[in-house]
Amino acid sequence: MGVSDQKEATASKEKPLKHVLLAGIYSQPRSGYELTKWMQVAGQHCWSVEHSSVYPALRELEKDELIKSERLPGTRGPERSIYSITAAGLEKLTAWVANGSPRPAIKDEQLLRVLCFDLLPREVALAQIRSVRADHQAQLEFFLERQSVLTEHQPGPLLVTRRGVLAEQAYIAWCDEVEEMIARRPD
Amino acid sequence: MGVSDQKEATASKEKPLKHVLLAGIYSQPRSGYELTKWMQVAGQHCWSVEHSSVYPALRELEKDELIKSERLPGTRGPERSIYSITAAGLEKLTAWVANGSPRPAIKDEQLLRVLCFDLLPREVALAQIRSVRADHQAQLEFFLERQSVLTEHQPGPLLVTRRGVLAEQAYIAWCDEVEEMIARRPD
DNA sequence: CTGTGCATGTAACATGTTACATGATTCA
DNA sequence: TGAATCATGTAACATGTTACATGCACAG
Repeated sequence: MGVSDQKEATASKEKPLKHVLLAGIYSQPRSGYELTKWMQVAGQHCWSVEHSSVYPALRELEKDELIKSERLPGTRGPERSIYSITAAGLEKLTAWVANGSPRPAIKDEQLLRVLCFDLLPREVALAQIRSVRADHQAQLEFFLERQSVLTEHQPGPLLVTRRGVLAEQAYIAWCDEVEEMIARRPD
Repeated sequence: MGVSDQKEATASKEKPLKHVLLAGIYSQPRSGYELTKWMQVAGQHCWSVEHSSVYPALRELEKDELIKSERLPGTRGPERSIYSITAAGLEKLTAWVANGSPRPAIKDEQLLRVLCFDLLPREVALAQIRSVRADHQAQLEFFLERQSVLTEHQPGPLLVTRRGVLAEQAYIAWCDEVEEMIARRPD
């Protein structure tokens, strides 16, 4: 009993990245390269790391037999390892999914800049917030395009995309409020 | 030429935390303890670190003469150092505020869980998303309360709080979409 | 007189980035 | 033939967390 108990006790505090990778592999077998792209594009608003963190994590997951790999020649490019989830991995992923998450961590420097906007001439502040707005507008359009090709048959990807849409719309609405308030302020 | 050029070249890539602290001190002179609280409460959706990162950063800022400290007896509690921003610090902060920010980094495990919700029995998934919604509802109420005591005379804090309100409302709206879609799905 | 909040600090550890390194394939 | 993309990997570094450590002051 002792051994397996210990394993289950430590299971919950495992690195989030490993679970993210498990989720990515579960949703579709992928290579390390593809997983990196997936995180940076589709999962942009979920979790994203550089490839240098991905490959070691994959090797650990494989060592623990939560995933298995298959060498395949690249369609265009060199050979790569395609990972797929094992029964043990699926079990672990399910247990993780069943747990609640802490509130998402946010690191948004732009908010701090807005907090200090009275340091800037009005025109500079206005230009900045408009540029930020444009950036989020572009991101919104990306999510809207993804949304349009998804159906309720893929509820997971659809809901993740919906989150992107709603989040970007909220950010844009906030930018508009910021712009309005700056415009009203005496210079 | 060489020396000051180098200093200005490296200036832009300084640690974000230092700028966050400068912003916090600029908005109001504070102690390390108060800055930590400020980040975790008011700045919850901006930038937040533990106190163990704050004190060393403050000492570096003081060493660079961007802030200065004053020892004061605590109103109730031990003596503390109250930091205020210097002219050099204000200059640096202004330069930072004038720059644009990269898009905010988000680490939201919950999205990945929803991506894999088909692994869970419907009731478990429903319970989870409702609990997440309640958490964000509570956070929304916190921001709404802050908003109600702020006026346009403090545009900075007001806009930061507005961001909190809009962000939480968007998250709650998303939770509702998730709940709806799960409820519709065959079990 | 004990717990809670105020207040500061250090050290070991975890996690992730940047930069360095390599090499294949495809397209212009 | 040179740039772009695919594909994987390592090592040094940056940043932040957890845990450990200390001590005052006030309330119950």
